Parts: sequence; structure tokens; C-alpha cells
Amino acid sequence: MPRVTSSDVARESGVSRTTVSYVLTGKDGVAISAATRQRVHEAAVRLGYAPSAAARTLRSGRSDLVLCILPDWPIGPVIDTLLDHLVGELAQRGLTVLVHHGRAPRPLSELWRAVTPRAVLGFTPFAPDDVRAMRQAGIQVLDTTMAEDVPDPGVSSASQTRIGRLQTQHLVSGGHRRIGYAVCTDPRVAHFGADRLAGARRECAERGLPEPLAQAVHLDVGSAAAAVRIWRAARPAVTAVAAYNDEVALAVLAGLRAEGLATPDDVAVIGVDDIPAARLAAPALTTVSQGIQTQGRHHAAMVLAALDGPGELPPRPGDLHEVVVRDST
Amino acid sequence: MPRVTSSDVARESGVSRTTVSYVLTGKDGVAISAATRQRVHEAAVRLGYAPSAAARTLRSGRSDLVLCILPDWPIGPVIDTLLDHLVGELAQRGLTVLVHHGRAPRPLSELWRAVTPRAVLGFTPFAPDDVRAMRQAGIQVLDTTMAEDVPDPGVSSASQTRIGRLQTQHLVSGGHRRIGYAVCTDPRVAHFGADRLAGARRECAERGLPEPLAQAVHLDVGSAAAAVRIWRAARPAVTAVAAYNDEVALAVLAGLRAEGLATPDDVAVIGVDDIPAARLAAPALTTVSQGIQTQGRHHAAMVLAALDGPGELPPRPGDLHEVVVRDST
DNA sequence: CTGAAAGCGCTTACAG
DNA sequence: CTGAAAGCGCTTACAG
Repeated sequence: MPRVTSSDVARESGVSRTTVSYVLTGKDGVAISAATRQRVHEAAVRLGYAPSAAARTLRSGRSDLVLCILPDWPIGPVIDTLLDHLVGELAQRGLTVLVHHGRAPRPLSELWRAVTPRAVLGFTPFAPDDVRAMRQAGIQVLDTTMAEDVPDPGVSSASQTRIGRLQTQHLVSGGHRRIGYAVCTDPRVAHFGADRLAGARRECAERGLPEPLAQAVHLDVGSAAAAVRIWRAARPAVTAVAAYNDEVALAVLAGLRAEGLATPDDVAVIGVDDIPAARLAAPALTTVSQGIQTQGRHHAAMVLAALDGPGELPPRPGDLHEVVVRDST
Repeated sequence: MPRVTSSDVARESGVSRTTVSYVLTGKDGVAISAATRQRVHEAAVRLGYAPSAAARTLRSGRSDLVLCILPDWPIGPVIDTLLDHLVGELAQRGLTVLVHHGRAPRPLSELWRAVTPRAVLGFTPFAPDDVRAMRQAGIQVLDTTMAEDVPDPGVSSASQTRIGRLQTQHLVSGGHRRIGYAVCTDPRVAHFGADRLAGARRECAERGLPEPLAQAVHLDVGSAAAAVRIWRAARPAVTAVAAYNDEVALAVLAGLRAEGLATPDDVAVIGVDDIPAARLAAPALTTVSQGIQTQGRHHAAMVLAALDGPGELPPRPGDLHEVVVRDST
């Protein structure tokens, strides 16, 4: 069953390939009789004609694909939602978003070489060599951390830091003075985790409070209970814990429960992400929501700006993060 | 900055494009002097040459892409993990997996036309017209429900049914005789939900138990509490609830808590998926795990079998689903 | 061992 | 209003 080409459509409708192309790509510049248009369209449908993307890309030198490289770490509902918004926004401009789950062992170059995307959007910064190679190939390269307005590009993590600050501010405003930080043990998010913890540290320092007591917490009760014992044994004892994210916070809640402590009376807990399970926890989990919709729109705007060539960049969105107060604090 | 082509590499290394192609695609059939090979490779690196995927695909008539169409519904950690395994398995065969988040408003045809994949793998069955069009274009079409060995292809939902049965079996083996079913209210998963509920129904019927009492449960405490009241007011009263998935189950746990009922003493609860939050819940949630790794491997095998042409299909994996017993039952 | 040539399917100046 | 022709970058028989 050979491929149906524009030649087939041309033959079937009794016109040249040129005319087929003009009709099907909807060029208004060239006037073609309504009757001819009709015949071409009908023939195309009858034959089930689908233009070859490869040929089109080769000819025009550009595809309509935007490649999203997901990070190495487990993506949760947050990134998921973000992608949805991104897909929707870019679809309005005729761009198709394709996502690559980054945990494959193959080098990045094979990936973009295999698709010839118009733009590549990463969720973590790319290696300089990769950036060079992609730019060389005419691909726009972006990463989500570029949105950060930080002076030092090596530490483009302003919003992560801000998350840690927000968590701490909320806990401190509740009267807590000795904060614990529940660090995620997944090495793939160490970078993010460090930034959030750093934010908490700075906030405490600026307020003259003792440094937050960081403890690694696995996603199981035993690990969390062990951390809880250390926090409670500290002097002054920890009375509030900020967690790397909601899942870690759920583990902390479970650990507190296992140790017979009450939340928030003995120890308050705050997470990050506002996953569905957060508001269903016992007690309902206070957390920091990430303004996903706004972020998705902003990333889409960045991609479009890059594609439209040099010009002004879209303005950074304002406050993305927000404390969602529930019963755990 | 024009694109670097194989002609550039040829010129730079003083050979023909033919030789460049032979060297770079690693054809062993054609013997080329080591010195020439070396020169070509060096020139390619020096110029930052990346072969055009579009040209290659056009020429060879096939790409190395496998397109995964995600369902319309919120994908959780389960599908996420599944994709990881799939990506890994197919990468070993030189195939690149690209994922499309299906919630875009554009028609499916634009999608596969934009990428010319070798194969398309859907998580829900495709419309017959779409299947025809893709096959016409030489694309292998698969969907994950094809793995089901059901007589009626219109109801390829055997494993969903089985999940409902497993949940029910577990509850009944715990001595419960009146089961409640917590149905997800997201219309996008209505199909799955109906199958799981049907499984529970059949299991009850075969055991001569009263029909399970289905109640819609949103992901919030109020909705779950309302369902709990109805379950408890029934005669005979419901003493165990199977939920559509873990998140719904977490809502049910919260609803029971809100109504002052004890789990599992007053009402037992079982979910599906074994998400991270399940074992951190209060009490730790009994659930049905989905054998994700096995499923991922099987889907990869299906794709490879389809690509290798007509022949025997990979055997269906055995028992994928397993009850993970924790404290909520 | 290496090169000239054809052709994958498309779009678009250009010439009628 | 419509067609013949060129060319995007690649691979691969084929001829040296």
C-alpha cells in the first residue's frame, strides 16, 4: 500500500501538483476557480491524502514542532498541568508540542536531530555544548529557569528560593521560631531542594531566628518518624516543619502521627504544590501553590517571542506562588 | 547562520557526499580507509554537523519516532512510570518516544501528519477513521487496550473489570458483605470507572451478595462525607468501600474522618494505583497496584512486534494487578 | 576504495 | 487561471 502523494491527487483531479499544493495549503494569493478547488479537495479526501511532514519540513526548512524536554525527576500533577496550558496556548499559533520524558539514556542530540523542532523548551538548563549545537541547527533553545530575573545566571533559582521563604514566613507568622526543613531524598531534585532550603535559611537569618533544622525524609513513615524524633529532641525543639513538597509533607504528617504528636498543635506542617491529596490529608495540608496556569502561559509566550525573532521578551509574571492555608498550620 | 549540510562536511574533508554518508551512517558494507573515516568524523565535529531528520525521513520513508498519545484525563504517577519504561525499552531499539498530551483542541490528524511517526500508541482506542488514515500513511497503529484478550472488541476493558473484582474480593474476604463503590466524577474517566464498577458488581453477584452501592465522590471532604452518610444509612449498611482510585479513596478516608467513623473498624477502604500518598495516608491505604513495569515492557513489545511486520504477537503478561494490603482494610 | 546521479514529496518563484 | 522546473538534504544503487 504505497503512500498517497500530491501527484496522485493531481492525477485524480486532473490538475498539476502545483495547483494541488496551492489549493491544499490555502494560498489566497493565487486565484483558483472554485470548481477546481472543489475537485482537488474531493480527490484529496477520496484518496485519504496526507502531505508528508518530512517533505514539507525539508522544503520549508522549518517544522511546526516544539519539543519539551521533561526533567529527570518524577513529574507530578504540577508539571502535568503546566504542559496542558502550554499545549493549548501554542496550538493556537499552529504549533504542536511534543514531550520527551527525559529519563532515557540516549544523548540529547539524538532527540532533537530526530525531530527537527522549531524550538526546544527544557525544564532544567541545557549544557552549553547542547545549546550551541541546537542553535547551530537553527533551533530556538529555551529553558524555564530563564524566566528568573536573577543577576547570577549560574543560580537561576529565584523562585525556588522564594518558595522556601514563603513557607518560612507563613510558619513564623504563626508564632513558630524553630523551623524544621524536610528535605527530599531523591537526588534528581537535589538542586531544587537546595534552593528551597536556602530560601528558608535566609528568611530565618533575616529575622534573627535559629537556622532551620534540615532532615532528609523518604516517602515512608519510618523515615519521617526518625526525622520527627530529631526535630523534637533539638533545643529549642522544632514546632513547625516546611517540607520540600506535598508528598514529603504527607510523610511528615504520617511520621508525627506515628510518634503520637498532634498537628498543628505540637508541630505545624507546610508543603509545596497543592496536589489533590493535600486537601484530603489528616489534617488538611497547608501548602504553597505554584500558579501553574500563569507559568504555562508565560512559557508559551517565551517560546512565541523566541520564534518571532529578536524583540522584547514577555514580561515576567508577578507573584506566582501563594500560601494555601488549611488545617496543618 | 545557514545550516551545515553533508556537502559542507564533504568539502571540508575533501571527499564526496557519498563517502560522508557512508562514514556517518556507519555502513560496514562499504570499505573506507581509516584515514578517510577519521577526516570525515573530524570535519563533522568541527562544523557541528547534524544530519537533517526531515531529509533522512523523506529519503528512507520512515522515521525513528514512536508517538504516544496520552488520554484526555489527568495522568498520574502511574502512566508517568509506564512511559518511562516504554521510553527505555524502545530506546534500546533506536526508537525515540515522543508524547503528546491529548488535551489539545486540534484534531489527531494534524498531530501525526506533523511528525510522520513509525508507530502511534494510544492509551484509549482511536476512532476507526483515524486508524484508517494513519494506516494509509504507513503508520503502525496500536492502543494499550488491544492487549486485552476479550472476545468482544467493543468492550476491551477486561483488566479494568478485573481491578473492580480484585478490590471486591479483598473486601469480601475480610468478612464484608455490603460494599460501597466510590465513583470518580471526572467525566473523562467515566469509561474506566464504569468497567471497574462493573467488575465489583459481577463479583458481588457471583457471591450472592447485595449489589454494591455506588456513590459519586469529588476530591473534597464534603462530597465524600455526603457519600459516607448515604452508605451508612443503607440497610444493610455499607462496611467497606472500594474507590475508583487512590485519590478518591483518600477523599473517602477524609469523609469517614469528618463523619467521626473509624477506618477500618467502622468502614474499610481500598483504592487503586498505589500512588506515593497511599502509604502515607491515615490509616495507610490498602490498594491495587497495577504492575506498571510489566505493562510498560509489554507495550514496548507490542510496538516492536508491529514494526517487525506481521508475525506472532508478544504473549499477554500474566497477573498485572495485585492487592497491596495496608491498614485501611 | 570513491564519485556522479537519481529520487524521496513537497512548495514556490517563474513562465505561460 | 495553471503547469514545468528547481531544489530542500539525504541515501544508495550503480559505475568507475
